[in-house]
Amino acid sequence: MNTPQLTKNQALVFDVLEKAEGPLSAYTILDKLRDHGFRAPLQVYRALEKLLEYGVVHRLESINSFVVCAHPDENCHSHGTVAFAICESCGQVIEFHDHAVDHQLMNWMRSKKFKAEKTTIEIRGVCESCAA
Amino acid sequence: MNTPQLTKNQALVFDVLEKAEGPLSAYTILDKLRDHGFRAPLQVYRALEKLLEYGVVHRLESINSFVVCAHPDENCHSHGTVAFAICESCGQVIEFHDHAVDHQLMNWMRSKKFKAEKTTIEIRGVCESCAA
DNA sequence: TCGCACACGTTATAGCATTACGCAATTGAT
DNA sequence: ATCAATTGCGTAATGCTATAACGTGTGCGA
Repeated sequence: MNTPQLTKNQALVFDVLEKAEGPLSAYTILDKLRDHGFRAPLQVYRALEKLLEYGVVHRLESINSFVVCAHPDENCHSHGTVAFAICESCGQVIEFHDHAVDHQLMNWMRSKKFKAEKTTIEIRGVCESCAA
Repeated sequence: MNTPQLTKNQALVFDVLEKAEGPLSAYTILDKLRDHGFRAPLQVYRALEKLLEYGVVHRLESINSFVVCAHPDENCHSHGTVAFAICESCGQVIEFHDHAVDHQLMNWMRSKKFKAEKTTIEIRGVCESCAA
């Protein structure tokens, strides 16, 4: 999926996420954009929907939040499954791709004839600097 | 974690989940238990909290639902990470444990010195019978 | 210029989860 | 036996997350 020119709202939402230290909820994004004329959740959700589609933003299912893709240039959709380590202390997210994990899950799916649409891998815990 | 005797509410919630074909949301459980005197979401959430703690129920983060553990007898907490394949067509959930995936994720965490508290692996897609 | 696709704005509503308060039952140490 | 601590329970209120349903404006190809 190529990333087309972002619309005004999409760009605003993307900017907020990009400048954030960590993942943000849709409503947090909304609050940060009130000064820019945002008034309703749907404005955020619609932008997020597209940004997710373009692969420039990821959704963290386990914390109902959104984060920019860690790969500014390339297309994340072509990297296989994305995995996240989420620090419950500082909120930082580490995005990573593990081909071996992908491969293993693929094997399982092949053996069960299960067709994956979307795979979620999220590790919640404590990052190195917070553990110290 | 040993599973102590369930309280009345815990047993009711567990029974509902056990008899269900697939995962249920907390509010669906609530509706199914109104005849048994349940009136408020908290009654369900409190029971679920304990059932999750005992490891006899799992939470599916990506669909905000709950499902009984596929291993009636043994303690699921000792199997390493639990993974789920969720069919978006029929709603059925396949629970599985893949040691190689676990191992691989463990390696990643060791390399990053990340301490995991809870790991979520959920594959949403279409199961074999629904794909036919 | 008509029709279509798309982004946008607004209101309302649906769905998921927790906070706060108080009471009752249980346990367990003294 | 008694008191204190813990745990479960009931209720009301609230907050957070997400979508439905409506209408408007704009750009663009047939």
